Amino acid sequence: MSRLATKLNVFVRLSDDERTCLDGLEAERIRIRRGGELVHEGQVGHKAYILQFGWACSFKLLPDGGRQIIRFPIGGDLMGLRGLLLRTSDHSFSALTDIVVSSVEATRLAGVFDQFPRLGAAILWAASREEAMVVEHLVSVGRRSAVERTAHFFLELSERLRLVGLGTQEQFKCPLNQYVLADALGLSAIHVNRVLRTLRERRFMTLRDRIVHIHDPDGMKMLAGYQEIEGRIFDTSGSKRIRAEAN
Amino acid sequence: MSRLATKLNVFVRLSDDERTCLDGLEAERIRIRRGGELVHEGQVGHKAYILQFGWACSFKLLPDGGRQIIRFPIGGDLMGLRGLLLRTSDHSFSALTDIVVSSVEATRLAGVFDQFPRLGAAILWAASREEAMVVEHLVSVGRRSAVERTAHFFLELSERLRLVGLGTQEQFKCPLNQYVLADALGLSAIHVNRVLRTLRERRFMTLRDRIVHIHDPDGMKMLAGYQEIEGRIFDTSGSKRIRAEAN
DNA sequence: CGGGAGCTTGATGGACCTCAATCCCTGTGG
DNA sequence: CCACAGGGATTGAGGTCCATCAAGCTCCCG
Repeated sequence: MSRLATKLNVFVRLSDDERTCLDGLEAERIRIRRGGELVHEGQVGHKAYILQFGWACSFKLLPDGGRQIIRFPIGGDLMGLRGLLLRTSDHSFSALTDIVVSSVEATRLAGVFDQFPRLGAAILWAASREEAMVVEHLVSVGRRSAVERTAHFFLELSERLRLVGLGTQEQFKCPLNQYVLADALGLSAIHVNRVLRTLRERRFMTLRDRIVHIHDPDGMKMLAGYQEIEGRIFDTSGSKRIRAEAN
Repeated sequence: MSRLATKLNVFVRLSDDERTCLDGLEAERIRIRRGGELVHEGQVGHKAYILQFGWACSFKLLPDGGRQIIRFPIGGDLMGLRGLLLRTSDHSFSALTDIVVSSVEATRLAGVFDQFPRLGAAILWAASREEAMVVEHLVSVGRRSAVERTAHFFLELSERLRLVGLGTQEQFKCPLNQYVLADALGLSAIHVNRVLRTLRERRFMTLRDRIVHIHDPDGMKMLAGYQEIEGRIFDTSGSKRIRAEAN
């Protein structure tokens, strides 16, 4: 089963037809070298991509040369769905390692929607999940301190990687350097360095030689106010109200 | 034609059947008082809402009592689509003014997807548009200074309101107080005050008595690095590369 | 051996936060 | 009519978090 099918299968049990349809989408494979760009802002390519192997990032550039990284797609993630629907991509994609992607053309995707409506819903679901992560990212950058934010980031990353079998909660490969992290976390690279140091000194986690070790997951979750992705998605245990003050 | 239909009609020319189907979705109307909550985080209601009149906000609360506002839905906007797909809502909705909403149940929406696949695509499109705004919001909070960020926020707001006929580029009603703005912009309310003062002193814009006057739209766009929504959505004029340095 | 990418540390300054106080306006109750 | 309270805006003083500048380090690779 293709990567995307595996992912969507969690949402709706796919029929054989639906599955082959998805497999067809991922047939063509392209290799891109580390540092290469798939899409850049403003490009009018009617294509989306499914990341098969490697790490990428999506980001926006600012007039002053600054950059904000939005997301780090990993295996099985969709890239550039929005660029497809909105005619013109509103952000760029770049390969952080050598990667393999399959490209999906707009027309074909539209065909899928017509033929298999349920796949449309499933893709919407996947997109929603990814939007939820962007929202969490926004919360981090807006309201968490640098240390909390960084801790939160690595916890989420660890869980995402674990879910696709690329690591455990305690340890995983992570090819992100401090400059890339800085652009993701809304910090300077220098401050990322200091933050990583305090996380190390406080025995929460270590990032060394492209490998993350999380020594104290529970402590870090406490520190970061982290809520599991699975909990965010499937929890039906009811509401734990905190307090909501409406102005 | 219903508000949602009007909105989606921009994306695909809707058939009469599709239109009546959408109108049906919006039949039931509920009034909610200023300060009321529609959904709160963790709630398991299988409902989404379409905002008909008034202002709302979606936000997430943090353990320390902080709050990050994600978005300010206005007339015609969908609210809580994600909560519907993901079983449990990952953020809260609250009414900033008295509002009128129509509620949409999960089952009915699923029915729409089956019956009118193209509507599924259209709703996906609308959701994408809104995600693009969240992304822009993330960029603001991560990489723009307080003044740029605030300017950007009001420019985007002005354009959104103009597109649904609730104001002009130069002037519009805006019931957001400085505390609410602070939680949206990731600043303290006090600093929002100072930022508004400098925007006033530099003759860019004024917020007084719930009314925003933008005195110098072009200057403000320059300041904020603002790119039009319509440009973000429909521009097919080609790419204006800036420069992309991949790490 | 030189160069480059990436990591590390120190010093300094600025952007923004926090605390505290004052003021204005509006609504409410006497 | 006034007194009062409460939401909101405004301003000042002081401190903190993080950015910026500058330098040196390690490692890898040519």
